[in-house]
Amino acid sequence: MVTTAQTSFKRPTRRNKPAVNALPNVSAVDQVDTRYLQTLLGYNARRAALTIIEGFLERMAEFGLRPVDFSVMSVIHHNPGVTSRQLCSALNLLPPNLVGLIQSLEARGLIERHPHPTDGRAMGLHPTAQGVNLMVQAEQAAADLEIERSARLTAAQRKTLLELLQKIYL
Amino acid sequence: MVTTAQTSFKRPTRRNKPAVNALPNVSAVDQVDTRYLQTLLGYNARRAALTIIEGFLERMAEFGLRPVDFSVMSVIHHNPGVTSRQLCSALNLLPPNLVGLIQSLEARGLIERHPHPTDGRAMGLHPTAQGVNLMVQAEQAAADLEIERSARLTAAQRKTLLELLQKIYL
DNA sequence: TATTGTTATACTCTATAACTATA
DNA sequence: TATAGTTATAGAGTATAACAATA
Repeated sequence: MVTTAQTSFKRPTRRNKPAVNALPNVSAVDQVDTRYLQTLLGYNARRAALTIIEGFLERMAEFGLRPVDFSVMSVIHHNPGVTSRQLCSALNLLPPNLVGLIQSLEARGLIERHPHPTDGRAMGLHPTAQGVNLMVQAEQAAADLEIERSARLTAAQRKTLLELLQKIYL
Repeated sequence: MVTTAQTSFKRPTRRNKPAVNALPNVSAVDQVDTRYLQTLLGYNARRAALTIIEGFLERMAEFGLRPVDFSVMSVIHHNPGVTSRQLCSALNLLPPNLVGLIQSLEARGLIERHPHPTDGRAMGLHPTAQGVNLMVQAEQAAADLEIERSARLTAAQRKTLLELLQKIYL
């Protein structure tokens, strides 16, 4: 017989597949080469975003704000009276996923919903004094985190990075 | 009492809070201002990543590869014999979430699992000829997509963007 | 004792269809 | 008829704990 001592795992018949990859079954990898993936914008943008958000989660825990909460509160903070629909468009969220979030922020006393002045279907979202106070602190913390996170970038590089990223999604 | 006629919605007692935001209940927003969020790396990186991945999903559907499948197959393609543990470290994945993915790729005949030459606990992951063929096509499609997606960037800008993103997460 | 791969499972996030009230 | 907000729900993605086999 051709085959020799085998484990319970299927071992490829090395002699019958000499073509492309010689010895595919015994090679090992000491250091993983990810250089190809590093040439792709999507891979790098995703890895960078997840790294930044990881730190953001920790820092914003004291304010009880996830990234999406922070984004929504920030837009309401800077756009009092904005509607849910406008929030969805601006932040690329889906309406059903915003409902519970808004209810939660309202229950925490961070925002209030008032009838829209001209559209009876819509509700204007307004930050409360407590919400404004929270966001002033949270946005300061976010600014501090930005500086830490981009410690390996110069101010000019950081500005360039923001501009280039916006060219991608705006 | 201080409070006056109220609707069923809690209306702020305007007379008692003349301080910061006058008339918070009747203002409307015509255009949403997201300039503050646009100063944050995390926000921009996440928005850019999601935009790129959206196009990636469509383009890779013909190969049956989600982004994570593509990443895993690409690393196996360029690192035959890599282990699951190495994949997790390189791509920041969790072992339990890789199991089903690997099984799926193996069931599709794109990879084969062979005993590791030196570590009896580990399994070396190798691309099959079919897997190599698929990834040659998929990586070409990804390269094409890169060019389209970065149409608004010069080649130098694209290179700069990759380098700056890697400074964030590497 | 530590690590690889695995199972089970829970939790979060995201997406779709359908309904109401109003424009 | 179209839109804003909502409900219910399904699906995908991500997380932790615990186990067997091996280092």
